[in-house]
Order: sequence, then structure tokens, then C-alpha cells
Amino acid sequence: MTALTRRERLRAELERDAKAAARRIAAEEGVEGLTLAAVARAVGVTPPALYRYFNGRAGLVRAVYDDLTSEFMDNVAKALHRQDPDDVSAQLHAATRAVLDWSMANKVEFDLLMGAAYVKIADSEEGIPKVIARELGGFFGVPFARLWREGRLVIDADEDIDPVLAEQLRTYRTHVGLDFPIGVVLLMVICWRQIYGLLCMAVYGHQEFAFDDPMPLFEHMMDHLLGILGLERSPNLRVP
Amino acid sequence: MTALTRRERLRAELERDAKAAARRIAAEEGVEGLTLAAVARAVGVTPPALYRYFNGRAGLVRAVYDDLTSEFMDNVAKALHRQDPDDVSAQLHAATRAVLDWSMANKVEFDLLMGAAYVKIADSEEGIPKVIARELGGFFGVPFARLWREGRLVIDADEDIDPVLAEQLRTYRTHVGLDFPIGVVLLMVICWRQIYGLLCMAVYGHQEFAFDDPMPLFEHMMDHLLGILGLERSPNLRVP
DNA sequence: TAAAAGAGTGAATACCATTAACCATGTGAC
DNA sequence: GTCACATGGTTAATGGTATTCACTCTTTTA
Repeated sequence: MTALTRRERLRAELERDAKAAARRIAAEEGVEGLTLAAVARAVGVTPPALYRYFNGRAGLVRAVYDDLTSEFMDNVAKALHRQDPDDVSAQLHAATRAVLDWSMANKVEFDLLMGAAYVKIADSEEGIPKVIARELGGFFGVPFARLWREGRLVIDADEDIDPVLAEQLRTYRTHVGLDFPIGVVLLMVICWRQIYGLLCMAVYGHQEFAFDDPMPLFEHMMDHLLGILGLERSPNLRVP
Repeated sequence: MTALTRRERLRAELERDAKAAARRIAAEEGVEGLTLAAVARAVGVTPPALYRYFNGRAGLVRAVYDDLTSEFMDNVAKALHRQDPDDVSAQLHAATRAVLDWSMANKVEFDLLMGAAYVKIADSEEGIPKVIARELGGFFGVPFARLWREGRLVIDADEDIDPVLAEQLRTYRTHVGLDFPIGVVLLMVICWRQIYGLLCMAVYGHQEFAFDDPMPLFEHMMDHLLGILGLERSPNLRVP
């Protein structure tokens, strides 16, 4: 079965433990509190030992980042697949809500994946990490493509879009691997702008003094966004 | 004239220099690279000397934060007052654009004022800093109040707003010191959500691979937002 | 003019990352 | 089974950071 040698097994275990500890420490202390020394203490080795597993502190953060990407995307995908396969409204609603729920429950992780901390990783020598924006774009592209095929979307004609913006939308479309008109891409970006704004507001808490709970604003926004897409709030939304 | 003693003058000078150095270092190295030691080197003293001026590193960051708040608000106010006093469209457009321009030109500073780094300041023992969201809300409240008085706005009636959301909007209204219906407040929040989303997207660069220049999306958004408010893009917009 | 207040220094402590030299042990070839 | 080698850990050293404390020098002021 497991053709793993003792060494390989121990290595895999320590790597798993170290990443788990790193994730926990980051969540508790913030990314800046995620230190090699703390992780080393948590797993019972000396700090230099971790250099056999990660490329220094930057590599550790990068490893956490990679894990988070899968966790996040899995989460969103699960929320979507919990819905009726023909209920696009429920799919979009649930997936978007999953993004918000995960982000609120994992604020530090959000900062790493989709916020300010990302910039610092991208700048490091660890190479440009998988860009979540791309994956998420491709993910949400599926229901948008369906809506487009079904002729539900009211979009701008190519020639009505500012040429510079049109070029950017085409670049986006290529990178994310979509194949519908840039008017649809524009619609996606318009939706994402609002979702992302709400996310950052909620996670970074700049208006926490009034909007302590983001759900009312979220639901209000979803009604609006679904409306833009010619949809109505689904009566069959399934939330965990 | 200057009833300042020699000591007071020297102190004021060093404090000014230290904050200027801190601002420069933060912009170049990021907030995490803003160290007491670096500032001490820049102004030619030893690190402990700075404890006579700031409450440790947290106090230094806080001092920079406070300076940035004024700089930012001045900037936005100037952009607004450059416009025709009766051209609300131009005022809103220019003020919003000033927010974007400043943020793009001062990404680290944006992170401190309106992004993730703020959270860490707010959490520190330095006390809750002036909340920029409040000041900005009060600022943009003026043109909104005018539009409301002029009867241009199409808003939801109080009873059509979800009760929980309505309560949050009332709290926001109170804290920011506005006096129009919560439907107008909701309109402000809807606009801000989009603006803030665009800002974070542009500053944190998650979609930089396609939207390297945020201006086309910004102008597209402004047309939309002005439309929501029953306005048109002003032909007399004055940008610096 | 002498006491008090203020502003800086140097030393000490305690974190942190990172590298280098070194040692123990598991692995695999023979 | 034995032995060379790769692997994964150690300690020690370097250098960066914040922070506190004791001390000195200087300016202010009573």
C-alpha cells in the first residue's frame, strides 16, 4: 500500500503539522506574527530544522497560502454544488455567500488570499503564487456562460465599451479562459467589484461601528446583483 | 513671536523629521519595514531616543496614521472645492477620483488608512484612531444632502428596507452626523461599496494581470454611480 | 546660581531570521 | 549484514529588531 519509507512518513507528518501550526498561529497572531520560531516551538524542533521543509519564512507563508487556496476554492465549489444544478440563481447566491462566510470566519486568511498580504507574497522571491482572482474568475465564469447562452443577460455591445477598457476585458477573458463577449466579462467585473468591496469592508471592519453584521448588506446586494443578471432570489437556496 | 524655547524648537524639528522619515520609509519598504531603528538612523539618533517622542513602534505608526488622515482628507476636499460650487456631479466625480489617485500614488498609506493595516493599529493599545470611514462619510454626506433636498434621489422608503439593515443605517447616520432618510444613507453605502471595491482591487492588484490601469474601470463606474444619483457626467470637471 | 526637568546615550534583555558546521540515523547497494 | 551516502536534525554564530533602565549632559526655571 503505502510505499512510504519511515523517513518519508515522518517527513510528511512534520510538514503537515508545521503547516497546521502555521495556519493556527497566523489566524491567532496575524500574518506578521507567523514566525519560524513559533512554528518550530509548536512542532518541537529548532527553527533551522524548518529550512529542510520550507524556503525560510517566505516559503512557509507561501505554503500556507497554497493550502488556503485549495481550501477556499473547495469551500466555494461545495456551496455551489449543494444547489439544484438548474438553479443558477441559487448557485451564484450560495457561492458568493460562501466567499463571505469563509472570509469572515478567516479574516487573516482572507488578507493573505485576497487582501493586502498577498502583495507581499507576490513580491517575494517565492515566485508569483497562483492568483486566486483567476481561479475565482474561471469558477464564476461557468454560471455566467450559462446565463449568456440562455440569452438572459443584457450586455453592452463591444463597440459601446471604451476601447481601453475593452482591451483590458479581453486580456482578462484570455487569462481566465472564458469565451463569451466582453460585455459579459464587464458584467462579471461589475458584480465582483461590489462583492469585493463588501468583503473588504466586512473583513477590515472600517464601518464596523455601524455594520457589525455584514449579512443584511450582503443580502441586499445579492438581490441587486441577481437583478442585474435577470434573475430572482431563489426560493430553494440551500445553506449549510 | 515664537515663544518657543530652544528645546521646544529642537523637539518640534526632530519630531517633524522623524515623522517625515517614517512616512518615506513606510512608502518604500511597506508598513512592516517601518522600524524604529531605521527612523533613528535617518534622523541621526539612537533608537531609544525615539521613545521620548513616540510610544514605541506602535506609537510611531499611529503618528504616521494621524498625519495621513489629514493629508488624505485635505486632498479630497481640495479636489471637491476646485469644482463649480453648483456642479454636484463634478464635485462627486472629482472627490472620488481624488480618493483613487491618492490611493494609487500612496498604496502603503492607503493600506494604513483604509485597508488591512488599519486593523492592527485599531487593535493596539494606542487607542482607536480617528476613523477615516466616519470623516469620509460625513464629507460625502454634504453633496448627498443637497441632492436629497433638491429631490433628485430615488430612494427606498424606510418600511421597504430590511429592519436589521435599517437599524444599521440609522446607527451609521448617527455616528457620521447626517440627517436625511436612511434610504439616502443606503444609497451612499451602495456607492461606497463599489468605490471601495475598485480601490482595493486597484491598490492590492489582484487583477493587475488584466486591469493594470484602473482609470477605464473607474470612469465606467462613475458614469454608473452618477446615473444612480440622477446625475450626468459633468462637462466641466476640473482635474489637477 | 542651583535644583529640576528634559533629551539623549550605552548597556542589557529578549525576540527574530538565516547560515554554516556538524552529528546521528535511515536507506539502499553490494 | 555492512558500509557509503543522503537526509534531517542539532548547536553556534551573525546580525537585525524592540524595549527598558541607568546614567549623563544640557536646558530651563525658580
